[in-house]
Amino acid sequence: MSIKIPRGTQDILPGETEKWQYIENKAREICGRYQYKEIRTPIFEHTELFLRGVGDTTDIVQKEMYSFTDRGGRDITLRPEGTASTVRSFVEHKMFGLPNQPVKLYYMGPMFRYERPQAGRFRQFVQFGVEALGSNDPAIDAEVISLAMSIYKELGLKKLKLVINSLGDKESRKAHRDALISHFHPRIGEFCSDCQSRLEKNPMRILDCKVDRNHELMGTAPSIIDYLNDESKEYFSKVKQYLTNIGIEYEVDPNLVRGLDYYNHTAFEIMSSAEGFGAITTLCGGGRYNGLVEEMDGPETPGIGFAFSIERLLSALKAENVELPVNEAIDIYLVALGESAKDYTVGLLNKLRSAGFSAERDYLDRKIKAQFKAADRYNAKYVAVLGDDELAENKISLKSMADGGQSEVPLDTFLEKFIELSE
RNA sequence: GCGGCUGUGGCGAAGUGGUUAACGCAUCGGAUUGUGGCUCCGACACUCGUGGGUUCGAUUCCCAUCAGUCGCCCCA
Repeated sequence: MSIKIPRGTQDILPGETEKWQYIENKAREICGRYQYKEIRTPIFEHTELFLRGVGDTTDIVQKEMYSFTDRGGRDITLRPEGTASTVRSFVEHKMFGLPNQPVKLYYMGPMFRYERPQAGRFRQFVQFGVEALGSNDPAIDAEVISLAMSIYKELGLKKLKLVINSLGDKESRKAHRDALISHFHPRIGEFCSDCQSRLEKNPMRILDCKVDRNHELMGTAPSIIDYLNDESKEYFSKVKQYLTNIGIEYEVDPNLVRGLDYYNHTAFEIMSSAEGFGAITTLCGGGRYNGLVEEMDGPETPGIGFAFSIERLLSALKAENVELPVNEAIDIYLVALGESAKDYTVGLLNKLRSAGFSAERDYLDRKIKAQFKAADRYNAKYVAVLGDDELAENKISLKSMADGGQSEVPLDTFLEKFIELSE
């Protein structure tokens, strides 16, 4: 049997790659407006980076990493997300010392997680993400959220929902955690096994459980909102105020708990409410991670970021029937008949392309009818026909495929005429 | 890691335990000795996902496996 693509990966073929390029360009363009600069980090890192940066209680680390030992005996992991690498690089290159602060970075590239493939979930997928390091201003939280929303909106998505929450600072989280444990502990036996193990490791995640969502203790569980200290409350209300100021609608969901250990204060998700998008509705996830830089042996530095997958973005576009403006029409198709005409076409084609036109010809020795059909498939604006007749009279026939009009042009001035025509 | 559904030509999709595997689209050729989008005619499956089993015989039945797909967990 022939070799096939590894599970959970996909080839992106012509027809699709144009859409990817369009999205990538749009994301880059918007990052330019917001003054985020691209960072490119390796696709693999020392496993230790993710153990520390992502958190060893997370699903990502516990069961989803593509890890291996290299020939030098190093523990290596294909990156499952982008924040840890970005922070590593920030520390390693001492970006905390750069004159322009906060340091605003974006990245785009493949991530790897060993999971069972499903709608919107792959083993290799492409994330676009942003990190703003060095500012504790709630305005930067709003900026980051606004950046994500801008990309989606400018690509044409409409059915979006922004959900935000605050996980508070360390002190607030601790108080809330204690309250959760004493709330669930007496009756934890009534919950699923996952929740039972979550009780000690990360009780907040119990609130997120789909299995036990209707348990009576869920409704009465202490909400993080009630445990935010004054500082955290003030921070959260500023973020909300700024979002309102710039016209971004949001919904506060006290149960929104992001999966990665490093989050605090602002947490957010952008979801698609489009029909037929599937069970996974999250397009984009992000939040604040003050403390992560120190965890990576850097100086105390606040940070916030988000990441989204381009695969999910594409399926959201599909679910909303948004067609990206990818133009596939070519300028001219050369139809050649006979040996000497074909020979001449080689040079003419080259001249047209050098002049900046997208041009194509037949390479399969097809009949004239088939060549026209091909021109039609290429969505050619013009077809130039060169046969023995034309060659003998030193001219070429130029046909407009839109209206069918055809005229004859002297061969030696054809390029000039065509340039004129195209202006 | 667990569960449901699916796996036939480039694509979509019928079908039967028995030597020629429908059809549609696309492609190529012809009708129209040099002109597309319409029409008509013709051509187009040396692995019916892979391996094994049952059988005189399997694409069709059984098992396994791989893959896709959807869902659970979790996430982007």
